[in-house]
Amino acid sequence: MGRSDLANSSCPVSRAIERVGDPWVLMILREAFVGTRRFDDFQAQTGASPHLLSQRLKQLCDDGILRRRRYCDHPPRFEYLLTDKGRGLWPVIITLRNWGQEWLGGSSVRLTHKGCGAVIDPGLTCPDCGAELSARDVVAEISEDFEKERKHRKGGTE
Amino acid sequence: MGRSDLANSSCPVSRAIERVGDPWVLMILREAFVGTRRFDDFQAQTGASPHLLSQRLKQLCDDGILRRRRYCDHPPRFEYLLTDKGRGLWPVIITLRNWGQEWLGGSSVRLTHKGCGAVIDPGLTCPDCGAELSARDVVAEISEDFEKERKHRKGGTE
DNA sequence: ACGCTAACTTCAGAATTTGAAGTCTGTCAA
DNA sequence: TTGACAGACTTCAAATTCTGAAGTTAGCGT
Repeated sequence: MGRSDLANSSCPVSRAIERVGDPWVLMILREAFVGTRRFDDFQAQTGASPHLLSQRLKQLCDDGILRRRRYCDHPPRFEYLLTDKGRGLWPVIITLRNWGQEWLGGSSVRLTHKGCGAVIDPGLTCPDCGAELSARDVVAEISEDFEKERKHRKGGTE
Repeated sequence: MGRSDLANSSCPVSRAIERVGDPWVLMILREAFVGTRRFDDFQAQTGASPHLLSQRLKQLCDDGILRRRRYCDHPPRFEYLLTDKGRGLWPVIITLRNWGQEWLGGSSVRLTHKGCGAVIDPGLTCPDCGAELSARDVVAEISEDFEKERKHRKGGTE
């Protein structure tokens, strides 16, 4: 396959991974959800070198996940804000948190639901019947295109 | 910070990213959830070079996310299976799927809940009141350690 | 004019990845 | 018993990417 083809894969997971499946991107997103907006703050909190950081921020803006906004004209100053598309990645960060907390120990991040005030540990649930979901409770049926892509690779000439 | 320190960060998200925040690891996990077990199949479906794949599989086994099992003595044959810890990453893959499907278009993966038979698109919900959750509905309160780690970096000498 | 902040860019050396080829163990068919 | 084949890797050189330090640009404040 080759990593650069992931973006055009028939699998939505692959397509997502191509955009955000990178440790630096994920760290940047974590920061963004905590309210970080400025270049130097991203740098300090993620530990990315400025070179790397500017590449990733550019890429995230190109992908429509962040938006670069000039918040001061003189001197020129910029900030990076999550778009709706970017905000849509919140569940990914939260599920990473859940897993990190459950399986890796160490200190934690406490989540409180504004709506009801409860301290929560949100998991995936069935929107139809409300049951908590895990890998074993769900059957995934992949698209025809994706099926073809996979078969092709089994004995393929690629 | 430096990427290799992420594993010891006070942030559960960082700790998780250190283990699974890599495109190849995520692709391998996607495959594992679809039932792939053998080296060559992982290779064909993820497109990773054998070198890279063997590194990542080793790392995933070391981290207790996969388990290498000999399924045939003569000739020696091995398979890679998800552990409980690995299965715990299912929500991460699913939330990536959700986002990929919602924001990147292309073909899809249909999920059916075995319990109630419904075709679903599972999201995060509050386990207390059942409401669907998004970034804006939840307040994150980080641990003291994590708070310290962040302050330290603001003006720090690091 | 000097120091300082924010937001970057540049660069060289180090590390990682890619892609192709090769290895090892053993099975099976002729 | 030779040859073809499968599974699970390893090796290697060339290309790419990352790290860490240093430098740049624009403009404010004193």
